[in-house]
Amino acid sequence: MKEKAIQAAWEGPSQCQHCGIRHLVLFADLHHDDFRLVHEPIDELKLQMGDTLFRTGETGTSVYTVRSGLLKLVQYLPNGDQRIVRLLRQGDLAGMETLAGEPYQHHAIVLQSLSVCRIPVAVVERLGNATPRLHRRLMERWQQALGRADAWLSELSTGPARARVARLLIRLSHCCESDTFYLPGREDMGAMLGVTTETVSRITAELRREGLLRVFDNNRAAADVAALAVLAADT
Amino acid sequence: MKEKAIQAAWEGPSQCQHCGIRHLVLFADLHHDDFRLVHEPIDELKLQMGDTLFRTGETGTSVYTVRSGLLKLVQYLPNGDQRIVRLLRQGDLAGMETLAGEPYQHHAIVLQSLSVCRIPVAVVERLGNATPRLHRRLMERWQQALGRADAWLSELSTGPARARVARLLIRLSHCCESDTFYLPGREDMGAMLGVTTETVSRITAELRREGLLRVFDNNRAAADVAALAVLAADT
DNA sequence: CGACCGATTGAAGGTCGTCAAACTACGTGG
DNA sequence: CCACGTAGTTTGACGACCTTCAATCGGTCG
Repeated sequence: MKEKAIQAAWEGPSQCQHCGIRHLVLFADLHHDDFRLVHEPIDELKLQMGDTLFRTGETGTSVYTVRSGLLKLVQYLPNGDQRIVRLLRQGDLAGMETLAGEPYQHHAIVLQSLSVCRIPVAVVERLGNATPRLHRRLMERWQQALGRADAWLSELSTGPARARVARLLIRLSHCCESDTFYLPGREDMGAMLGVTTETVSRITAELRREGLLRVFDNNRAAADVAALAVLAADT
Repeated sequence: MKEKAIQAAWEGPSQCQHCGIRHLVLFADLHHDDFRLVHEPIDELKLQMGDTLFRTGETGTSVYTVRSGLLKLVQYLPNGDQRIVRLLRQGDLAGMETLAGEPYQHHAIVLQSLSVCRIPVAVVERLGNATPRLHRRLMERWQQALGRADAWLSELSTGPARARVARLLIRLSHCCESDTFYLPGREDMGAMLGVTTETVSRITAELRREGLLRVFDNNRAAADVAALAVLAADT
């Protein structure tokens, strides 16, 4: 359980069958027999804030299921600065592009200490050949990612900065079952919204003064979602 | 061959086997035997500018392969105005979400007179069960769509308006093999870039005066791509 | 304690959105 | 054939918003 440790799923297939979040993940509806086809080890990795899971252009052989924590997918522009195109949390799949035979299309960087299962592409392919159920799950995942990408564009990259920040905060607050949620650094928020750090800082500070947002020490915050929804509706 | 006519693929499977653009489409590497599994008719539809292929929220039973023409995928925001999240052209697949069992997530509206093949979901599923090759193609399609969505975000929704317009024009000019390319209406360009019609109009007019863009009558234009690339690099 | 990193705030200037008007192209009807 | 209405584009003026550059503040870590 130490930080940074890489722990193999020693018990092989059984590990996945008894996974605590299996209902959320790719293998949700596989049968007992299916797991016999998992020959390669499925390792569990733990990474901490700032670590990189994979980089743009790397050719991987694995896809990753997020067990806990938060991951940002970053794309770099020709001019050098970056844009965060998606956030991945529990149950999400990172690095799906390897399943399509492509190199990773983003940098995947840890925002909150992360626990992932590394699933070799070979396992997915073997299971996929055996059961159509996995393909169905995969399509759902892909569609989900696509839907989120589109929503990210239309919600977080459209309209005045205040509305964007409001929409981001609402989104973040819904991510977590707790009454507080993870509040990214201003620079990351800027990279998500397509605005500068200063603008984000000004707006969050403003919201705080207006009582719509309360910020705590460990990067966590609470928000008045109802009031933010009004701002979010602005153009 | 009349406009608006809906033509069935009377010859069934053979139609697809001898498709002129088969190397581009979903069925690219199916074998002769595979086509015996296509029981439902695959119709060819022709729509003209402004027509709607499907609408947000409709539950479809088909996916569409674009044979020719241009299609925009539009998402509406709570406040009412719209954002174009993708353009589909020859070889692209529209309405993939139905394969994942979801209703359509966008309005699909014709920009240039369109010819599509309507493929029932049942056909894809039956073929998919029979051959893993189709699943591979499908994953590639999905990944392609996802990659484009991300690029759309980071290229067309980031930086000053001049740079966005420049990037859009470069993109459009690469779409077509001809020396001229399709230039959308200013409102559509605005919806792609997340800026107002007026801003787009000002910038295109400006580029025209600077000689970087020449506009012809039938919504077509030619551009100085090299010069635009300089502008595109701006933040 | 001092260095450093991130957040915050200020001032100035540029970009872009808004409102409004003029212009063009096109199709309709007189 | 021309007048006219409509829809889309262009242009202008003005103001709000956002970026840029710079300084300050607060906290952490060496």
